[in-house]
Amino acid sequence: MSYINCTKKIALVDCNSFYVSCERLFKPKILFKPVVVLSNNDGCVISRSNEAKALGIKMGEPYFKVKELIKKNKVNIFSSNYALYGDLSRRVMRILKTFSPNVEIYSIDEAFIDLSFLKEKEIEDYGKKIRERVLKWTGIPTSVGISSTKTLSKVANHIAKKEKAGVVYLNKDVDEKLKKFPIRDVWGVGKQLSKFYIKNGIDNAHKLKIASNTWVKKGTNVLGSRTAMELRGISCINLELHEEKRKNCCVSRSFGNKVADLQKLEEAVTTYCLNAAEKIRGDNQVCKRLTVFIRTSPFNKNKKFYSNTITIDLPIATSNSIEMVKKARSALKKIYKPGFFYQKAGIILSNLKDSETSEFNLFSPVIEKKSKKLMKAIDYTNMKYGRHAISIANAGISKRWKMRREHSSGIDTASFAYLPKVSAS
DNA sequence: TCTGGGGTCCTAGGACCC
DNA sequence: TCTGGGGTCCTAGGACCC
Repeated sequence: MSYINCTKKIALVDCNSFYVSCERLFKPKILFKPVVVLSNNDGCVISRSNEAKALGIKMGEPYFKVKELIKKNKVNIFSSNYALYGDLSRRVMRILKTFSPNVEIYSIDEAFIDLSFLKEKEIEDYGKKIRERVLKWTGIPTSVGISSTKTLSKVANHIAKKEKAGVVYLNKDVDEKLKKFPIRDVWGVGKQLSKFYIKNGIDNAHKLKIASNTWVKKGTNVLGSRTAMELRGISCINLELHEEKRKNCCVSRSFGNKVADLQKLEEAVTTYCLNAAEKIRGDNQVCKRLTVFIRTSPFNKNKKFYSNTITIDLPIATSNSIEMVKKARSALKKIYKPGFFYQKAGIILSNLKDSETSEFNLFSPVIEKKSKKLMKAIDYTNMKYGRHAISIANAGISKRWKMRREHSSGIDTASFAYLPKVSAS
């Protein structure tokens, strides 16, 4: 088989410091200032502007550890606002789809685009056009990496970001570039794999490229060898062009303050369960299995750690909030232990199926029909009048356990007043 | 005092079957 | 005393991603 005549061209478009860029849209004053966005509960730093990176603030670092540094350097802080980021993400993706019929939305801030239809000499300019259009129409800056496989386009994108080059087309001097590319930064090589590779003398991407395939496969797994193949320019990871429905649905949160009593945990688990049920109904799915988990903080060495999880198989696949909440609460009671200060709880719905194809409820078809109507009404009302306009009493009213968000910009792109102005010229 | 959340895939090992 | 062998399916846990 020849790979020469069917060389693919794949672009990876990645938004620069995406969450920070989203917040900046509404506060142009902070455009060249250091900015960070914090995770839920204002726990960790999850997005940094270049200026913040230059200060030495690391990705994923706990906020309290860099609080002083942030204060001293007047870094702008935001609590994360996923409604806003999701909305802007959809706008960016819509624009990317104007450049190729084959786009894989890989995450909230990046997409792979098949550009194989382009001629060699057109590629760099096309990449530039993509950046320009996204920036002009949304205000979000991006980096574009282009190469013959997904893994190589990831490398190209990485280089584009690092060199602030905008667009990098990786098609020549590939080996030289790979020699300078740390193994840890290769897509698919995480903490454990890079440890293993470095132990065996493979500390950059090029060394993995020239390693024996049987050795790689033996020492890792099929994914490891796929990565090595892709570095050689042999495409093994296809673009996923059709959005698959999710197979699991998890809703979990850390608490703003530690929670000790069962009732508050019940409120939290009920709320998460309602959210999760709404999510799968939105995808026309039902679940057959439900997992509840609770845990204390793994970081507090002075207090005893407790973590437990319980999984329940439902007799009939369902998306009925009320049924699910009942199960979740009785499950929680089985794993709850008094005397601990819980830091996090969550719910996982699994064995998800399309509601149409799922088995018919033989025992109570009438009730099932009725409950579907009820759920629809609830979802509609909540959509129209705001989340949890209708809830159930068990979810609690005061919600003192809920998370901290002290630095929220409060921007909601669903409200018209906040829409960014863009020039159409 | 304070450490995110939501996914996917792979593998080893157990249960079960003939 | 000697205690098969091969297959499938499922699950928990680990590794990875953003």
